[in-house]
Amino acid sequence: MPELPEVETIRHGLSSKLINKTITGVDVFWPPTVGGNAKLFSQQILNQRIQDISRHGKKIYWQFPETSISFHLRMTGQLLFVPRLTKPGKFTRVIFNFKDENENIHFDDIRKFGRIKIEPVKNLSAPDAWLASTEDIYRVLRKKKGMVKHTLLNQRLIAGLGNIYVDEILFKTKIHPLKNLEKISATKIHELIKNMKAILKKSIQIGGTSFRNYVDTQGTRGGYKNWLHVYGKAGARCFCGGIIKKIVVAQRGTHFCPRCQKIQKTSL
DNA sequence: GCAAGCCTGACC
DNA sequence: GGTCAGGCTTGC
Repeated sequence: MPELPEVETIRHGLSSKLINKTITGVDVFWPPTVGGNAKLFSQQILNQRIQDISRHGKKIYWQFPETSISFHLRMTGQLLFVPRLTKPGKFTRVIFNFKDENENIHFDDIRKFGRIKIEPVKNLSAPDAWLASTEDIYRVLRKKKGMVKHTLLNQRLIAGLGNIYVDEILFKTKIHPLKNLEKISATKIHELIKNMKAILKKSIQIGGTSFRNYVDTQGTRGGYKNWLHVYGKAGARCFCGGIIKKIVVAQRGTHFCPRCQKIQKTSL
């Protein structure tokens, strides 16, 4: 499940080869991926030169002189460099060809949730969890009420975090996922943001988390799975001796240590 | 504000 | 063979 560090890893992989390359072919094998109209989509980006490749939250943008497209990988999307004559795989939804480039890009997506669309790069949307300043993120968190996990997952408030990193950030900060933001002190929120930045940094450095089928543009898995403390670890023992528990919060599996992450301060 | 729907592979 | 995984949108 690509979240910010995985998407950033992919963005970096694409940038290293595709800046200033011109799209010479687009093959769509599953039209819903590009909004339903394969011909229209292809026409709009054919012969366009990629000026820049950027990321906001979990989206990647290819910027052309006149327009831009966004990629959202959702659950199982992959952007892969493959040799030019490689045939589409069972899950290949779109193939891009480039001028003076001996590799194509395959957009593979097992579950067909991923989307590619013509849209401008958004500047006014939520602060990106990695690129935004601590102050900007603090401002968002301070004025929200309700469950902290719910807020951290809301892409319209803070962009880029998903289920894995939210669970890890809350564990590191020792905050219960159901805790109401109103009841978290300013100091603690700052600590949360510090941990958010540190966890994202570490994960970006080692290529993200491959929990199920995430791979980068070269098909390589990320190393952060070895650094997870609670995600996917229900029943395992925490450093403190407690047992990692799994509950459902905001319709998502939520992992935490009941001993480290308490809702209320206790004197016990 | 919660549930369903989109999807299919992995797992029990 | 049934259930689960979940980012995001849509609908009740």
